[in-house]
Amino acid sequence: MNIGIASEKSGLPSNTIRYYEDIGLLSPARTDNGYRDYSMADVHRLRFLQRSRSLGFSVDECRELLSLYHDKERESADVKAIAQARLIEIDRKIAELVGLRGLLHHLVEHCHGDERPDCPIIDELAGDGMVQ
Amino acid sequence: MNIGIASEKSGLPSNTIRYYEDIGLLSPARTDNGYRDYSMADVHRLRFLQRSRSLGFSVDECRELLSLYHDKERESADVKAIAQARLIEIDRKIAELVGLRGLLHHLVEHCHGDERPDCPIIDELAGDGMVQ
DNA sequence: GTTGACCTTCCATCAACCGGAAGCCTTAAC
DNA sequence: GTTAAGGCTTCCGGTTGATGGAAGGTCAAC
Repeated sequence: MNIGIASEKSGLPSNTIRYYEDIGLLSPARTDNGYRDYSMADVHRLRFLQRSRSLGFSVDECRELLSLYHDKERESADVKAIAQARLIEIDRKIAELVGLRGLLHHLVEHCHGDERPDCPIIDELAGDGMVQ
Repeated sequence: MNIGIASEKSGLPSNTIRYYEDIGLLSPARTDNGYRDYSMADVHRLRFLQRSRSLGFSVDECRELLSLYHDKERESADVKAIAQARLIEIDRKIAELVGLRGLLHHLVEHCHGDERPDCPIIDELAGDGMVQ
């Protein structure tokens, strides 16, 4: 099938699919006219990629997960390790954002937000604020 | 003062300071030998940028905040609007990550993580998992 | 005079694509 | 028969916010 159909079936834009081929994540057949020709296995692979990416795995992690997926000798511990690393990363990011949110919320709360120039947010950014 | 000192005083790497100049966020004087020559006002500006960036404002938002900072006629409402937009964005991002975390945590919990190939994480990515 | 630290500009690279240009292929309508 | 539309191809530049390196100029110390 052509790339447009593979795009529909996988939920990935054509450009992204070509990009994934570029970086070696799949290599579909070609028809006589030079068009990429996707099999159901290719589409399955693309959906695997789409799901992995949407869970926030990096492209390199996806590459690794794909190879584990096709490795019948794999140990589930290897897969779990990748997922756990991702989980730790997510927790770190959440903690960072929650901290930021606290600071910013505090500033926003204390800014009257009217036509006067006086503003604690700007004061904070300028270094003579109340936070710390 | 030279860029190295400005870097120390602002907490920004020299390369980043040059980059900020490139994109028009500041324009320090030059000495006869062509070296950048930073005033205390420049350093203040750099610290403003460092603080804004560390609160997660984009470079363009920083540009806007800087111009509001120097605008004595500014309305605090304008500053507040930028900060609130950033806050909404942070909340959106946190919600997204918390959702992801839930999914991933669920999968990790159900993976025994030993030497056997059987793995619900891979099953999920392959499309025959338990989530949904 | 030479070593070493610092400075300059310019360029390449990173992630993970996105969008556009120029051109070929196929099909259907007129 | 041709022409228009839509889909496909490759290639290239842009995005964000820097970061690191090469090649070379400057300056102070020894």
